[in-house]
Amino acid sequence: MTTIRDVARLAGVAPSTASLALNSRKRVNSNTRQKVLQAAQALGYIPNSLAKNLTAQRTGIIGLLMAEIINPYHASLTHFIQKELRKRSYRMNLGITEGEALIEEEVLKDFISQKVDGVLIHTADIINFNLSTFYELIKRKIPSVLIGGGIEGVNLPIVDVELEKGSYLLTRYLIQRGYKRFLFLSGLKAAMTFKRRIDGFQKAMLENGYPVWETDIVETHPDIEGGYTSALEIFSKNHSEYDVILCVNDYMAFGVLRALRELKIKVPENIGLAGFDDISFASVAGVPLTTVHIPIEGLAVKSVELLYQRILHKESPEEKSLWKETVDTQVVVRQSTM
Amino acid sequence: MTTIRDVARLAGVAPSTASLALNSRKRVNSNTRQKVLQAAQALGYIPNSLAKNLTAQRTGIIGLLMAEIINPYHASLTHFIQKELRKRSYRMNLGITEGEALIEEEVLKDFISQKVDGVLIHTADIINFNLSTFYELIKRKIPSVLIGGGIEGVNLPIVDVELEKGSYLLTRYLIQRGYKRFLFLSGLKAAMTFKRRIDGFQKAMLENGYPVWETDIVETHPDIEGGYTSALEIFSKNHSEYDVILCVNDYMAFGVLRALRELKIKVPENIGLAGFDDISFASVAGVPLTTVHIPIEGLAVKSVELLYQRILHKESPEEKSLWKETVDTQVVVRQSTM
DNA sequence: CACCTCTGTCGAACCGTTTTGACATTTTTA
DNA sequence: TAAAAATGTCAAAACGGTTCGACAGAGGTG
Repeated sequence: MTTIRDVARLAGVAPSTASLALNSRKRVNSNTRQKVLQAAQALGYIPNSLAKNLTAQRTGIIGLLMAEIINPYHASLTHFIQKELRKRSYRMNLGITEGEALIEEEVLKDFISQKVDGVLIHTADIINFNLSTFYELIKRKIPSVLIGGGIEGVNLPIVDVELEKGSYLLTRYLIQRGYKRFLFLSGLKAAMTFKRRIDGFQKAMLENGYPVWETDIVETHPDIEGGYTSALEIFSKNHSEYDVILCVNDYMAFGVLRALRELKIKVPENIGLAGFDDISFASVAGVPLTTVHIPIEGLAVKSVELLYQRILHKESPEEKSLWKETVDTQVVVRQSTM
Repeated sequence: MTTIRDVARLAGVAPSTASLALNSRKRVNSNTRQKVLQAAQALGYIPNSLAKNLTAQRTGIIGLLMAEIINPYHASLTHFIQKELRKRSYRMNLGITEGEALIEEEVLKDFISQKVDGVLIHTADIINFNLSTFYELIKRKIPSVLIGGGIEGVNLPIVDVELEKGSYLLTRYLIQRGYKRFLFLSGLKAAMTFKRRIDGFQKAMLENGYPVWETDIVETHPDIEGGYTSALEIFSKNHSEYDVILCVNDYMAFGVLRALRELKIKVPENIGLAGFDDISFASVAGVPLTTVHIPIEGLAVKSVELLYQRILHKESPEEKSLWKETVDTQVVVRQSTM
């Protein structure tokens, strides 16, 4: 539409001068600057970022790769990341991958092709994932940070969440609390984020001499629907002997809660229930949910900060010791296991 | 990094030929094409979208302006919109505005500057909003669609949600149900989306000879925290006489639910509670929530479809009758008002 | 007054792609 | 076999900005 040449023409100067006047405080007569600004105003000039970024070799955009967005944990994380990015005047380009490897690759390629200044990755991280696109990020020295979990074989800065530990501590608490028969409702076991939770769970169980049967760890969709249908199936049929359920995330726990209510199984009287993430709904649930708290805002802040540092020192690879941060998880005991 | 010139050089052809080989099925010797593709593969060539889009005059990106993302209603809507866009091979650029007018303007300007192919707007729409940026969209003929509510004075295609009607029907039901003293917990009254809910509420009240006092419509933050603190304040102090609470959205209702539980006020025995939106948590709440269902996926589908049509017929302004779609709301009665 | 140094402006080149029209070569047609 | 048509390749221009070096004129210095 209206380009900087139009502005220049109206102001009676050369395009290069107009550019100077609009962008830099460099030597340009204040009179001239006024004319240019007025012309720009009059024409409603909005510069073309594509052209601008093409020459500038920087876009001011950060790509955020999120496995999903419906789960409030992810929504919340996205929210805080956006907030932090805004503070540093970065814009966000969000790619939601639905945990699908193909989309994931596509999104990353897209980030590269769009010349984002940095990438934040909160992936579903299926094991045996095709890693080539990640290598592409490294090869091109695009500042990138993994959030909430590393990826085997990918050497990128990371802000990790202590998932195993959280799961371990939660399980230990539940054991101490006196529960005997555990059901662990998981998402895809091949997804690292769930596997780590399982690991913590198993470690605590074994340490305390509890058996872990293969059938006690059930794989289903890690959402309300998945929790609901699985719980319904398990607890209507076998008149199950479980006395506590661990859900791999809170979101799913809500579905379980519903199923149990429909089956007239009372929480916590008849059965205990615990989740993971401590989403905002956990504390306001009908039966407030025992869960593992993840400091989401802190995670967002650290991730953006780390990415920012990587962008600043793009060329000078600082010591790797600065490449890993960890945020702590914490068991929050509420009514659902009391 | 590696440009199409590098690819061309390696393949032993001109850049223009390389471009042809990579993008078009036009007349180019299959031998040559092979060479080019191999060269591209070998170099790990990823084209620069900035340059590409600059010449193509199209980006394949849709800007989505969302008032917020934490509320599951918004997260869910974002999810489905993303899904629909992907079907049509569009990418999404998400701007979250926190309901702040300044950010809203900034985000829209950014969309324009980045040359998005279209814009979807789910704004907070504060009354007396600065509309100039919206006019900018219209002036530049950027295909745009408003979602979930119009903006006074802005003439853009819209997929509307029948908020008044939903609120009206819900209120009528509650009146029939026998409730007498209504408390309406609202977000910012100046926000159109809430005002319309209030309107429906008041209409039903007046029609049935119920009084509506100014003090019965309380303005607070439309989130869990807001619902919690407001309810706590209102119901601990005055030993209130309200026998039903309407919340302007479900998200907030969860906070109210918590406050009531802490105050040992039982739902629905001592007081009724209703929300709006029918977020996925509503049906699985401790006390399943009576609410007004919004068909989110349908809303997303229609919005993207409408936008798509606008993009296709960018130049031929079809009859305005096609410019407005409406999705219906529906009262869902659950335990919280039984 | 001759010289130097700023100051302010401009034209040209560049960023990495696509597109267009010209051109050389090969194939088809009459 | 000459003319026409089709095929394949390329150089150059364009997209809309920014940056760089050149340069003219003003002001300052010895």
